[in-house]
Amino acid sequence: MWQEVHMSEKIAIFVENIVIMESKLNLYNTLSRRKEAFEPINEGRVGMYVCGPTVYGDPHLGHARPSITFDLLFRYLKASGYKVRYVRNITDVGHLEHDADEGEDKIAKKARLEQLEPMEVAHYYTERYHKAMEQLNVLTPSIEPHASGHIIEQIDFVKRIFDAGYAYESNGSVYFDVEKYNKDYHYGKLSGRNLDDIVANTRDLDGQGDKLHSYDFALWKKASPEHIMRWPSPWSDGFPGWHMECSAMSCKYLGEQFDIHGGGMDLMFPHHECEIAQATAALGKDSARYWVHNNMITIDGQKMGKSYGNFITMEELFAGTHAKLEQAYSPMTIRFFILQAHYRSTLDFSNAALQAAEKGLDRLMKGIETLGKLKPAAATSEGIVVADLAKRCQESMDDDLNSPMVISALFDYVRIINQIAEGQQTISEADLTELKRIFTLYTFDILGLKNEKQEGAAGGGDMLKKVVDMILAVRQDAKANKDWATSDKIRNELTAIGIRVKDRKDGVDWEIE
RNA sequence: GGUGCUUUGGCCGAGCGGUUAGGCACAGGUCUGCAAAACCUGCUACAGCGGUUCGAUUCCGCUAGGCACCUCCA
Repeated sequence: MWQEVHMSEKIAIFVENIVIMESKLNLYNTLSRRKEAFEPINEGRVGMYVCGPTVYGDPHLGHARPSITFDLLFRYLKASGYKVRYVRNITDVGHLEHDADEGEDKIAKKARLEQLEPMEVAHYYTERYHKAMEQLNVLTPSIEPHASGHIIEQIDFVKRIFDAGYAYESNGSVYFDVEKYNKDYHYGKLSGRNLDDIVANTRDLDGQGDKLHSYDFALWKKASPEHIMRWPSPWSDGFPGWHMECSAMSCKYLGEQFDIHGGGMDLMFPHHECEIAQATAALGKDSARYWVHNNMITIDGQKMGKSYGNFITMEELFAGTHAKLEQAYSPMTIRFFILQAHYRSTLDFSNAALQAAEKGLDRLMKGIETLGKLKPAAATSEGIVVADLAKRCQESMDDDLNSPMVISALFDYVRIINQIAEGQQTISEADLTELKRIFTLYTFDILGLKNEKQEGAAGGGDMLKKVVDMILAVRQDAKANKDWATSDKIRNELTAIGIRVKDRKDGVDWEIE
């Protein structure tokens, strides 16, 4: 019953016991644009900050990529024996519609339209996001701070930048002085830009208003009279600039310097660039050592986005209700689909690709079910090198989280498992135990997959199992009497209600479709 | 226009200076009362043109196509 360990027990197991290896993790660092050996600042501990969602709309397919990518990293670090503090924020304040003064806080705007309190809207969508994450089997971060709960810290952070001389006040708002900063440091080091390029290519927008330069960004914004979400500050009643929360909250919970900062590639500029500038201006040093960015999910080759009108929400995905969807796709199908591609590659959504992922995942889960039923039949294994699987999986994960390669290795061993089940190979007891351990570790603990069908069947209760077994016993009798008509009738009717019957040499097996 | 990425077999999608990714689909076979499942076998690709090299899909250059960011965005 090794597959049926409850999640809480599993976490305890792999945190305490399954320290799988000495990790030789290499991570691609956007700062250096190369893979670097990962070494934490404090031995045995990792601090990781990932930009979370803005909770003004339903979670969509795009949210799945970073949450699963960094869930994979979180899980792998833990499995490697690190104590990880994973901070993922909830942005419930501060993002502007435009970079212009007239920009309206998105959450406030939506609230007005729906006649709700801003916090009511934020809370509603936060719950929706959490539900989607749970369905995708994404672990809860260690801390999930809300921007609205850290206004004091953000004001304090602005003060530090101000005191360091890299900010200026203008008409109640505070802006970051990019030009001054760039004289002492390099604004653009993460995204590979120089200020000259930025100057040459920044359009002057209308309503630039109080800023000295178009490329300066807001640290604190004075609220217009109709603005609902507002807090007092030394400069004005207003709200923090939209890069500020990540700087302030990562600093608060992970310290002035921490190990990993993650997020989507689209946040690289300007968001992460500005974060680096803010932290460096305030603290005089880089905040995060490894900047990790996941690539985008595209639809028909184009990025998903509100402005493109092609985004698919999680709910639509799981229910199959979007016009682009030929069918519903389960959360694990989505997760598997995402893990089958490397996190730094773009991944193009299509029904054909999702359907292939669904079948592939099914094959993997069936293989694991078969593994659970295998019996050791020999003192030695014939040509099965279980250690080779562990090595391949670990080396793949160490190589910048190459989950596709891990899955590929697992599939190779699914074939071997099936061959053993067919009596074409034998496996020793020790190897079988080890094989189960590795499959559990990588499939469930690290890749974070679940056997949805098995869990669904378990939900049906023992009653279902007993009834089906009873009916199939009747069918076995019919078969023994060569009463094929009765036998086929039972099978067909079970198939019609979604139960697939599989005759085997030594009996009968069944599963819920 | 600036910056960066990318182009792999019917489809998705890894990878690498010379040895099989994997999945899906497809074809043939084994097994089976039939079917399903499973297994076996087949399908060998790296946009084009040059260059470096004993040898390039893998490195370099050019050409063509695609994408992302530069504006809220995962």
